[in-house]
Amino acid sequence: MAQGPTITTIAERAGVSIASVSRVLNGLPTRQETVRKVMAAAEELGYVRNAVARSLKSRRTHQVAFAMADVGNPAYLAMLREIQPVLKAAGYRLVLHSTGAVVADEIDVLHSLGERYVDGMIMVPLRVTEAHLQMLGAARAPVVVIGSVPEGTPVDNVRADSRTGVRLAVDHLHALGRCRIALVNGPTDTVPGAARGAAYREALAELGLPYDEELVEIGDFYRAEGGRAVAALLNRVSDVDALMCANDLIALGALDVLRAAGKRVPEDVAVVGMDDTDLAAASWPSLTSVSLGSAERGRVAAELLLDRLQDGEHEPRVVTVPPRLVVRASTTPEPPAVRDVTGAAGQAATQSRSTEGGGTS
Amino acid sequence: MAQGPTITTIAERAGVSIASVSRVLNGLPTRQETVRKVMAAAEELGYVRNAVARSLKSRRTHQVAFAMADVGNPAYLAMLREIQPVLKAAGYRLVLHSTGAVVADEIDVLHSLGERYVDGMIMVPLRVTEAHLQMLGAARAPVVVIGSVPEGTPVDNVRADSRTGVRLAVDHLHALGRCRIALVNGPTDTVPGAARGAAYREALAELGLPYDEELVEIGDFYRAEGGRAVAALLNRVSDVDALMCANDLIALGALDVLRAAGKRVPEDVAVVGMDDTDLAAASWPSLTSVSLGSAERGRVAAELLLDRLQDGEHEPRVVTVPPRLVVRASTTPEPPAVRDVTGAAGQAATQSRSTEGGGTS
DNA sequence: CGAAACACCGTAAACGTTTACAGATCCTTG
DNA sequence: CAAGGATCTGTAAACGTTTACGGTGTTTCG
Repeated sequence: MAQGPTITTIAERAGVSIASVSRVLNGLPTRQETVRKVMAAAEELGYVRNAVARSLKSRRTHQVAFAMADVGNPAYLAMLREIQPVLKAAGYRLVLHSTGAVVADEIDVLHSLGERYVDGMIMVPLRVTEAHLQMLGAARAPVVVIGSVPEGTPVDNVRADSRTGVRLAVDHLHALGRCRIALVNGPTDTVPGAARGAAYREALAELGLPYDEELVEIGDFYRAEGGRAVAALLNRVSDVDALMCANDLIALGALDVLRAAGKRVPEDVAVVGMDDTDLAAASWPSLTSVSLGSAERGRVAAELLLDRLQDGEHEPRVVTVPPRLVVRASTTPEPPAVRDVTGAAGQAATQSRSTEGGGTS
Repeated sequence: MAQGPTITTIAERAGVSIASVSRVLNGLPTRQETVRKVMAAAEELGYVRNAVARSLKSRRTHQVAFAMADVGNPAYLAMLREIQPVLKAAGYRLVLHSTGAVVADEIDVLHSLGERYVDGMIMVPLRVTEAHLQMLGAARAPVVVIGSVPEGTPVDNVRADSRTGVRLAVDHLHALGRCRIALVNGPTDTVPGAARGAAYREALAELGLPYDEELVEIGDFYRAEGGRAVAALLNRVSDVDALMCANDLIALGALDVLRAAGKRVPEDVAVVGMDDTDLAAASWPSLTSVSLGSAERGRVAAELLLDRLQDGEHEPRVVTVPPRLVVRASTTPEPPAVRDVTGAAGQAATQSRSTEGGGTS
């Protein structure tokens, strides 16, 4: 790996100055003869621009960071899959930060913006602390936050609407004649947990159903925990006829336990998940799930950031992405898509459209 | 976003030269008094090192690229999830390239190595063409390839062993008494498709089973396609008692169709998938699947690259990661893990251990 | 007390670009 | 043919660091 050629090398070989080389490479007006010489030299030497030197001078790295807790989380993955092509099309590289569940790491990442190795950042905070807001205020580069941030925070903001999402699900269950609708939630000190708990209460109230503490069980956002929570719930109350689960993994755990307990889904108990991940379509019975529009939030965030990188100084924007209820077999015995195999398969394929290539050998 | 402070700003404020500032910031021996002044000034100004300038001078970007066709593919995702923490721990950032199914894009990415915005790269090529080999030979930075590359190619190489993987599965099915074992494959002009087709043939031969063309169906690596292929297969031959599917999505499609046809799984037909993705544990019945060790291949690749970045000039290494058969309900009626709900849930949670947080609100 | 040894620090060059400015070359025109 | 303008090109500075080198001031020792 010998020292690669630089514009100086080219300049010498072409017998011109480095300024001319630079001009040719950037397509600035130059005499044909010079262009030819420079191009020839560059070609022969296999010259490639040094991105680092470029960035230093131009103060643009053409890199954007995406920071979230864990790429393995289907919701974040869905965002990533939309963000990536949008950025790529605009000529930006994507730097990935998987911060883990540690809030301090998120702050670190925000701080590292000062190193100027990226032009901007899209972040999905686990929770929004005072420290976050402070760093966001002082950020050295534009940040777009996915997840709600208080009014007045000087960043673009893309929000989900889990309130409406939960209402859609509860309304759906109620319309199917269910009245003992339980909530299986994750920890209420997380942003999604809190939002979903509150939304559940509101949705019941709007329908005139009583809020029964017995019907709320709190576990964690995992399958095993979800299962345990549901088991506890079933032990306590016997007449549950629907489960609103705070995410798809919890719902899968619920299916496990219901099956073991001999309850039929959806005849005895209807189940709704949340996030509409690939798992929802894969499970059996397939899972009715509330999509909070992760993919779309990702796309919107990327677009907001690009806008900001281009023009810079407009007011912070807030976009809320509406939720969508995807009805499958776990709430209605014969969802249209499941009767026709082709249709069902077609739908599933669309959902995981680019889950392609069978791995590698 | 005012112009941030530089070492020059600090130097002025602390009343020393930029050389001293640099020395202090890099922990080189300096008088206590100077250290104090510089640190104080840096603190007050909220100074953060400029990574670009650093990289230019030091010729190290502390960035590594990971390039594959699509992050949405569970196999690649599994790699990514292992690569990320390894690199992070070593102080490297991760630049993600999702090239899509276009081979030319992979070549582009290799070419862009010359821009020197990363110190090295991990790549999972869709297929390995002449152009790939040529670029790999001339690469301006170390590359680790996941997927087989011919002997003599000057890069570190991490391989799966789908041959052994298929054999594990076929042996398992045969041991369960199945003799009409069909193969549902993806396109045979892809690397994995070809390897799996050949491996299937070999495995049958080793067991003394006849190779029956009727039992091989070729579709694509998607769920819908898998379903269609299996439907065609069932139409043609009636006595199939086991399906070896070339990936998990195909296997899910198979489950759809078998259910619709009124066949019981595994009593009438046993089904095996490949890649052991999250979907395998989520489906019902849960899917026996051959893990080709994507996660481990990712980890190994990252480690090989780090080694190479540190010492540089040793011989290219080749590591082959062994496959593993994960037995679940789709081949044996009562797999141990499924009878005990807690156990089943626990296992699933382990598989998707950090599929956490319920999304965001 | 002078010189040698040492510790610390500042000057300046370098990394590979882009670009303002001024100088050189060419063409046009009176 | 001289002058003027229009083009093109080269010199040099800048981006924000790191680091080799030499200079200063202090200490130590003969």
